[in-house]
Amino acid sequence: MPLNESLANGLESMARLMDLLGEDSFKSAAHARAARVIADLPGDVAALASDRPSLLALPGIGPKMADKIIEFVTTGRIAEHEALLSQVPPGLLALLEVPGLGPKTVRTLWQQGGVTNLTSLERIIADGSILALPRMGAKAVEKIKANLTFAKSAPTRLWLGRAWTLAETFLARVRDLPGVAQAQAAGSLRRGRDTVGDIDLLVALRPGYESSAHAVGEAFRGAPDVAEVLAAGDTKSSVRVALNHDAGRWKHADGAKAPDHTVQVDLRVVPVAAWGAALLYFTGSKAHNIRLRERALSKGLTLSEWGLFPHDGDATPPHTRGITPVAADTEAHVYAALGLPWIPPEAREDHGETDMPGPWALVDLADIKAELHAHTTASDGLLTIRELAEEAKRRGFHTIAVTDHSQSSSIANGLKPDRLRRHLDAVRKANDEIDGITILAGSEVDILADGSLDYDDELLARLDIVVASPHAALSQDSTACTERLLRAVRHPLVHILGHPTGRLINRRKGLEPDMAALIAAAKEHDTALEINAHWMRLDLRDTHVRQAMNAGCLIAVNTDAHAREDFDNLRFGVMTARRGWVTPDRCLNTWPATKLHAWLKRKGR
DNA sequence: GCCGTTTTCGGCCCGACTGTTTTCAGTCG
Repeated sequence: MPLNESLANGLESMARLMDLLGEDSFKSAAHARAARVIADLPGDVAALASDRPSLLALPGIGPKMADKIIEFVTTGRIAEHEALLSQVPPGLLALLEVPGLGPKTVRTLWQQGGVTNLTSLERIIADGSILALPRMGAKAVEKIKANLTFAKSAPTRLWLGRAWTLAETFLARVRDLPGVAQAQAAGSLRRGRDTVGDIDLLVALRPGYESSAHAVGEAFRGAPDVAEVLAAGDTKSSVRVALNHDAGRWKHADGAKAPDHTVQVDLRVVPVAAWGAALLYFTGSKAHNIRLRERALSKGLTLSEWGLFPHDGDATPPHTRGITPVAADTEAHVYAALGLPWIPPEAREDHGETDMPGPWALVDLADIKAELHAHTTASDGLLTIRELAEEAKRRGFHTIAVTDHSQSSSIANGLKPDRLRRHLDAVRKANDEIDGITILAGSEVDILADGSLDYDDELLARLDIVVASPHAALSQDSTACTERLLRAVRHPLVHILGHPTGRLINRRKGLEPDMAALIAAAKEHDTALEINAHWMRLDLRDTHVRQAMNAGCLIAVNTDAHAREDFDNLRFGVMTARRGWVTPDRCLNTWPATKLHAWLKRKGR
């Protein structure tokens, strides 16, 4: 496990243990916040820990937290963490994963009911002794029982691409109903996180159509594949959906049947006058919302999902007292009233975005005019060269790169040198015959385990574009894979490092190279780093993209298209780019044809 | 435990919902 991750887990565990022990909740929250900061850190915490002031410059990291971080980096442990662990039964933390069980309840179960793990919880439910505990009635116990079984089943988060499709089917059912002014996904789906825990949908009703809320809720709950209705109010509905497992292209890759997904979908219905405040609130992140609310208070205002209101000290919520909001109808108005530019959803993670002056100009889906990584029937794609080019043209691209697999990828029908030579001729011929788009002759060349490339330099030099990617030996240790990828990044004929870690989300971890070293080399050798847009990959991941942007690297957002519909995945790659604050000038795929082609020619020549 | 362009001490986001209670504690997002 990478250092950042294990440290973040440790701090998070400390926070949970403090909750269970009933310690100061603000102290616990401070540890939880520090855990999040470390987990999202673009870069290695070990490098920061060697310089205490840079650690203290991080938000939420003060002198005491800095000492704990330094202790962990230098000794691999935090003494205080171990002291906390010794006071709590080891099985108790698992109880916090059960929906509906929070720290207070678990503490009561432990100290007054003798519960130390999931098994002993089940025992006191079975023998009825749980009912003697405070605030434990029949209904509460039924709820715990139901959630226990749910908590034990698959807790994996859903892929962004699958969540997107599911959200669209729900939105389509309600979008055109009478009175619906807006219908949109919020939450981590809108923020473009690589996986989502649940799906949040938001609908706004026009004035006079308040009674439509009922019909909206019914249409929502009547969607296909709804396995269970959890809540059925007029302003809030909640369902669980059973999804068949579908891993796209990797469907049968490991032969094993992966568990089906159960995902919760929540719908909220709000008046259109509060659309902006509600969308802002339900999009999150929670940390971003807290930041905005603190900012509101400092300006004598108070922010909720109902709007931004004057803060008059009255404990009754302002929207229930007929107070007119300062801003509520659009997100932009709320941000403006807080003295901020509109912040793109993908950047709302409390990673310093509220300190940016704006306006924000991140790369946008509409900016993408070139696809630099695509496969044809020559290797494992489904489209011919001509079909691929026509599809790219139809999507408004000025350039498409044909980059079929190289010889070592035999499972993907990789091309031996002689086949590649003939393929290059075919691509060049198609380029001459088809107007309105440039078809580049390239290859997705395997980076072999030792870092050498799968074709010799003489052949590589004949290509218009070289995307070098790791496909095999993906469980190499960190030192070996860093050397391996560095060799590829430094190679003068490589333009783009394709899906740098080879991870498959929810499926395999992939390589864990020294990202800082890789990024520095990419910058030095003018090699672009790919964000592979397939929702199974999203590789580079968001935090590494941000790190690469900070270092001044070039980014390529590629679909790795094998079929026509794969071009639709571009939005997920772009969202990942935006999460890394990528601007169009640093993204190859947005460049005008002349600039892009000149850059490709310049390399290695 | 962190933090400060009114504060280096005394704060620390907001509201809905649920189930337990007779006025509210706990959880969730």
